[in-house]
Amino acid sequence: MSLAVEFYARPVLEVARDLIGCVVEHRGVSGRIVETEAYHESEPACHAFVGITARTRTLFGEPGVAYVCRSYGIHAMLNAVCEPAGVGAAVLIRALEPLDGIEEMRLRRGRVREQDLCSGPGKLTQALGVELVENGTSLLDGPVVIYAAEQDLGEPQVVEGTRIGITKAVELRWRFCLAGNPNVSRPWLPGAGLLSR
DNA sequence: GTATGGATCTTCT
DNA sequence: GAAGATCCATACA
Repeated sequence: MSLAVEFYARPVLEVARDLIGCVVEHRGVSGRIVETEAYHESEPACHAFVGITARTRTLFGEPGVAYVCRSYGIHAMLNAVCEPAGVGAAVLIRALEPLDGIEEMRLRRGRVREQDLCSGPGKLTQALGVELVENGTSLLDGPVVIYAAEQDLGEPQVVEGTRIGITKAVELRWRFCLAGNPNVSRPWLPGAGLLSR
């Protein structure tokens, strides 16, 4: 079952936390989400902070839509648009644990350890084959789909920490990852607290 | 194992 | 014209 619109039309921090353990799939290649970050128009690290532009239009649109943007000229990054339409907010998918299509991921990513196939926002889009053309497509029935966690993991331990690779609002602890999972882009920072959901 | 710089492109000023 | 939510190869210790 793909996640419903109502799942995304909630406060972005809740969605970011609840997406941990869910599954992203693109053309038969899939992985379990083990790391996310929340972005909201109210803080300057978010692209939506500047308001609605040609680039950020997707962020202010319907929830449950993919926002794909390019970073440092090379890498694509996959976000899930959240909160009701008109609010600029999204969850950045930062890392996956490979599930299906691992051979295809290897072809795209080259010779790396399995746990490094999707251990970063640019890496996972490359492994899944997600590109800028997927920007604005639905995560419910589009080329990129997010499914609810197949099994109830029984309150997986989610670790909270500060976001990575940004220069503004660095103090916000809006990053979430699965405790102890080797596929995360980086282990959580010292002082990060544990969350239970 | 850690540190550094280059690649490369969309968007906004 | 510059900045940016990154990754990787290469150079050292």
